[in-house]
Amino acid sequence: MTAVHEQRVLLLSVGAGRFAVVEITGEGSAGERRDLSESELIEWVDRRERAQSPRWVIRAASEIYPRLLSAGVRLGRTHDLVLCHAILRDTAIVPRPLAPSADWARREPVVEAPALFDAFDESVEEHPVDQALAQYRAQSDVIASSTDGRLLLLCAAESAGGLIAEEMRAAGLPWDDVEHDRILTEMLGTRPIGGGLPSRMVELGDRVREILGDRSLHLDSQPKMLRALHRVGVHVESTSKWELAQHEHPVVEPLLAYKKMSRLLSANGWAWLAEWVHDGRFRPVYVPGGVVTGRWASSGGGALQLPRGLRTAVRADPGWMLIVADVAQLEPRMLAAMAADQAMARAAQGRDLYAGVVESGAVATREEAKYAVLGAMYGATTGDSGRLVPRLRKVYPRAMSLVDDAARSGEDGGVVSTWLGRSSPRPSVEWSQLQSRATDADVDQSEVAVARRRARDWGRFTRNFVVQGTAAEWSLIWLAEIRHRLDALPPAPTPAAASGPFARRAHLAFFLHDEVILHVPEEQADAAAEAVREAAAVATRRLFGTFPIDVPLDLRVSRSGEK
DNA sequence: TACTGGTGCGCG
DNA sequence: AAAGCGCGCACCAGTA
Repeated sequence: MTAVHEQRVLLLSVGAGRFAVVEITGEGSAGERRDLSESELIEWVDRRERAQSPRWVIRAASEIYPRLLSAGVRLGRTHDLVLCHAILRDTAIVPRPLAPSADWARREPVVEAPALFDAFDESVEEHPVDQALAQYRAQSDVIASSTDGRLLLLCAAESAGGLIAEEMRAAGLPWDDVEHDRILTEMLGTRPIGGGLPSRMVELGDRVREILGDRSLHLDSQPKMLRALHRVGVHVESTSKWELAQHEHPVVEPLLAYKKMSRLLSANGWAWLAEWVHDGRFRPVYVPGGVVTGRWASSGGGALQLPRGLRTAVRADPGWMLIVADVAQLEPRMLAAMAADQAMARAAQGRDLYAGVVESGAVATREEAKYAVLGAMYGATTGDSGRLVPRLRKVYPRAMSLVDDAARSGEDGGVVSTWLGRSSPRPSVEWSQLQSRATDADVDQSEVAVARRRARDWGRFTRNFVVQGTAAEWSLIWLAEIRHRLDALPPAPTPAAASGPFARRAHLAFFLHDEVILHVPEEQADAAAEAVREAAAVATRRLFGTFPIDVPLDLRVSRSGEK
């Protein structure tokens, strides 16, 4: 699997606007080295990328790639030392994982950059190159020690994700701010001129205050709202919509409507639009590997929480189209394949896994199937969901054993791993102490109960970790394969308005766990859609070989981003 | 005034 | 008031 002939080049910022590019020899030591200014670097990297497409060994895509992209230069393949450090340090699938190093841990975004450090740049100039090569060698050794190639695939996919995150930010998600404004006005009423709430919210708020008999009630204060509700006989323990909806009282409907509006205004209102959408593009900050399971996180812009109702504001540029694709029930499909559970894989054939579960006779309705499957993966023990899980244990014993074993490992303080070898964090010292105290002879029964509860909490986490993490791996490979295929398409006849380095290229524009949005020239819509389908098939094959698991896509080609 | 924890809700 | 995982963000209230 290892491409021994693959050319590798270290690309490193060495401070003070200087960069080093160093050929990496077969043994992983330094070959020829060039020291370049930023403009020289951009030209050199571009030429080398086009000529040989080496694997670039970089510290972190987030640190170096944005400036290359803004100059129109792309990197094909990388080994991202920071992203891979996290994987290889924590992996439990090899006997000797990577030694942890603070130098290669993810840097917290520095709010204020201390000017102090610039002064040291010159004196340490030689060290970054040597240290980076040493770190790369150490990582390569760990990767090679996973003889089935899992860590090689995982690190390649993770590194590709690092590139894609920056590329999607550079390209942005095409966003129609006029349509967004229209939706806001329709839902919330007229936008206030000099601050304050939009008209419909003012009206609704007044109605709520009137019904509650408190003209000065502050609706955003949970304690005050709770007291006001109690005064009129609505005896809720919280102000959550779920609980409020249980009550029949004239205040419920306008209050729930107000809360919904309030949420839209504060999360994705006009302020959000002004801050996050520029030149017709929404550019969120993606954080690849930001979740322990390997899922991406985001920071700023709430990229992973875009309400469905706002999707109509996603709009392709003239002459371009959007491809919106997602996987239905990715996680249980991953579970069936990981466990090689033929019965569950049969249920997963076709578009609707839950319908397949009903057909298997495990449960009676699709709704029950959904609750049962989610409960199995999340560790439900009570309620409707918990009641249904044992039925799945009968019909899909292999799949259920996999998640049950993962839960037991976690409860015992152990570590679990995804299909490709990303491992769960060790429980905290406090957790371990709590567990060991619970076995003492003279321990208080309440303390035992707390320890048991915390053990089960951690078990639910490790239970879900293997499934959520493997799904994240599938998605990562899917993304990387989509990118690879889109790069083979010819330049666009009509440029996209504000997509920067991607103005003439079909590109990924959005990613959300198991969903992608592509922005593509309309002439290439069919080819791009096919690329998305092929990439999904390849991702499934890469992970599970010939095991017959369906991973069907819901895919539509349109001008807007609705599903 | 700046922080932290709690609440609530959007997404998968 | 969700049950049952993983997130980010806004807002409030209490505290330093």
